[in-house]
Amino acid sequence: MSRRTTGKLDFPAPRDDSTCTILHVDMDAFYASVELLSRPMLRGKPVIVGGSGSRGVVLSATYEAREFGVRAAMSMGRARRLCPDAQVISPDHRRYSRVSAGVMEIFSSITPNVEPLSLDEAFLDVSGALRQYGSPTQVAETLRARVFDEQGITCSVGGAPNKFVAKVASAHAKPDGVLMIPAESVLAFLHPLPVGALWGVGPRTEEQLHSLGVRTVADVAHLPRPVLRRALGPAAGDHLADLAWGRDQRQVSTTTRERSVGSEHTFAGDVDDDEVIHRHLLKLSDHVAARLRSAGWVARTVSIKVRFADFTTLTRSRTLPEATDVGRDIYHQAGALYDALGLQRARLRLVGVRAEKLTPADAATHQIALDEPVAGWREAETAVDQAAARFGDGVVRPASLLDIGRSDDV
DNA sequence: TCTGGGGTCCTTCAGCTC
DNA sequence: TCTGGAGCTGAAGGACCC
Repeated sequence: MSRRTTGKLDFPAPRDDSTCTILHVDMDAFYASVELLSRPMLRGKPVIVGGSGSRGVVLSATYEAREFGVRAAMSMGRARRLCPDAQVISPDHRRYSRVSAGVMEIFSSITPNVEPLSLDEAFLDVSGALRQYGSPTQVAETLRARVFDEQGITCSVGGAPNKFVAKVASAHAKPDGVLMIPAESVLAFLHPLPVGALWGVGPRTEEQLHSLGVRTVADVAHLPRPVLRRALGPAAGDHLADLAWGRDQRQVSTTTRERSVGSEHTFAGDVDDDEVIHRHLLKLSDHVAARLRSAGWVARTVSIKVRFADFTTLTRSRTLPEATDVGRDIYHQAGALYDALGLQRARLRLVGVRAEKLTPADAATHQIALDEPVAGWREAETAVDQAAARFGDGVVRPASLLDIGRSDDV
């Protein structure tokens, strides 16, 4: 495997990288790379990791598959058409979590200032690690070598004075490379890039900016700020203007707090049966509640999401008088919110349940009702958690969900 | 082209209180 | 007592990210 020590040839390695103390590390084709660890015979071949169902999407693809135009988030049907010879593998999230934990441990051994963004990427503030490891480039090479030696996968590293530029740099270092953008080179690096390179510019905003004649980051930088604020709103306008000048004040944060926990399900075929939908709401509510209990949170707001066959989406939410981590409570609200929609056998492709306004369970107050049983749903569900931890998920479930494994539509 | 599942953040609007 | 405006909060929806 080739190990490049500099970034793209069109942006040469800097002589002085001392200002590049923020690193963004991104695993190369992470899920696919992990799958190849146990399937070495597939190395060098197009491999797609993604859902096998009729409505699945691509989670990750090897660079050989990407040469055919396969991209993450593309529908599996389209990916198969573009690359009919690709090997398709169903995702194994537990395995990815294990490898990810090993990678994050390597990062933490180099600096305590690690901010994981997802399973396969993280920001590192290495300003305190330079004395031991040398320059930021040397830190980057040390961690890349260790990830490869200890986990068997490659990663790319971007280094810069701030998070945004480091992230853009790592994308340009891919695959298996390093790109450092010191402070004096930030504008020369950013300004020729298309507006879509800016954090927060997706397809909609890109279209909006194009309509203003704005195509590159330099165009954004030179657009009067009031124009940008009017077009995109004050928050997004200011945000983009700052990024376009390479300004990003966000620190690498080792403590990120979750704001919501949710679960959703896309049916294999559209569903118009209220009973089936209610059973899914119950299953999703139980799943969300189990995750709340496992993380030690309780939630005050329950929201549901309903997506129709034509892809239009509704959300409804309700705030409870008291926070909960009990599946029955969440389902009670989710079911009521769904019923209140008054859908007359509308065809749905997705339902989801989300718990919001989280607070630590041990800090939550609980008003005991006069008629409250000594041992209620919470105790029953905690017992289910313990059984699941010992014998596996789904070993105990509501009678109404007993046939859940046999059919997608419950 | 035909769109998963997990999230966050922002904007808009309505209702409420002062 | 009525009314308009400011400020706050909750709900809903949209856009975005990985």
